[in-house]
Amino acid sequence: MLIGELAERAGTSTRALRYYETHGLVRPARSANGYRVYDEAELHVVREIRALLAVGFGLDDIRPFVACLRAGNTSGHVCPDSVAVLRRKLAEVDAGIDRLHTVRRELRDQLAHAIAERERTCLRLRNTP
Amino acid sequence: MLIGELAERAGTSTRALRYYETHGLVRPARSANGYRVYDEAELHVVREIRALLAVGFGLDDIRPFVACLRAGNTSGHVCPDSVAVLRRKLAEVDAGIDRLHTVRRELRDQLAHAIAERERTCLRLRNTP
DNA sequence: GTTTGCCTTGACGCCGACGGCAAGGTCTAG
DNA sequence: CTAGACCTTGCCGTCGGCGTCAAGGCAAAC
Repeated sequence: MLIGELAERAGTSTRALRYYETHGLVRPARSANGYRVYDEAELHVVREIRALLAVGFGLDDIRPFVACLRAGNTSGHVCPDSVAVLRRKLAEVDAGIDRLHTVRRELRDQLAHAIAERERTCLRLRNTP
Repeated sequence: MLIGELAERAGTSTRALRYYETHGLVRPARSANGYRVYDEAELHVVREIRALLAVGFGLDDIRPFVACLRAGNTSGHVCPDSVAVLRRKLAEVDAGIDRLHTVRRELRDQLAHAIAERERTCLRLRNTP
């Protein structure tokens, strides 16, 4: 399988695949003419990468998952390093949710206050001769 | 008040203040020697900018608030444009919270599944003669 | 006079995951 | 033979809010 086919089957671009390669996540063989050649296993690897990226992982976070897959596991999640990353990310997401809730409260208050202020101003204008 | 003093009083850097200026958010006068000169009102403006940035606004989102302050209002939130931005941001934050909750569920499931899988493997290893 | 400490503009660096383009090699079909 | 559809490496651009020099001007203290 050449890079174009892999890109299409994995739902990404050739540019992205080369990028993953420069970051050590994908390791294609090379044919005689220098073309990158991928086997079916790489398809799973790339899909794993894409899925984790979509969830908000960075490439560095993803590396353990790829290593886990390469080690022969059906899932890239079952290795200790992967689990550690999952835990960390879960904590980060929790922190993010908390932060957004705080921001949300703040925005709600500011909005309510602003609207109340506007109505006060309107009343004043109406009551002014 | 020169730029250094304003930066310190507003809790930011001179670089940031010049940056805000290039983006039309702050408009200092100039003294004879070319130095930027700010009045007290600009301190409130810069504090408003900082507060909104901290909440996750972009400079473009902040512009209406600054205009509102300049229009003579005590708060930068009370003008229609500001309120519109507040509403939009609130919606964005809600969307962000939903997204993070989805991600959180996904991570929890993956983590639980991975740990269960590991324990199954351990049991198999123990039961294998 | 000179040191110190402000100030000025200008321009590059950063982070991350690529997009896009250039210049060229390779393979296949007509 | 040639067109066109692949592939290669390499390098700049993107987005945002600045940080960090660099090179120089202005002002007050010693």
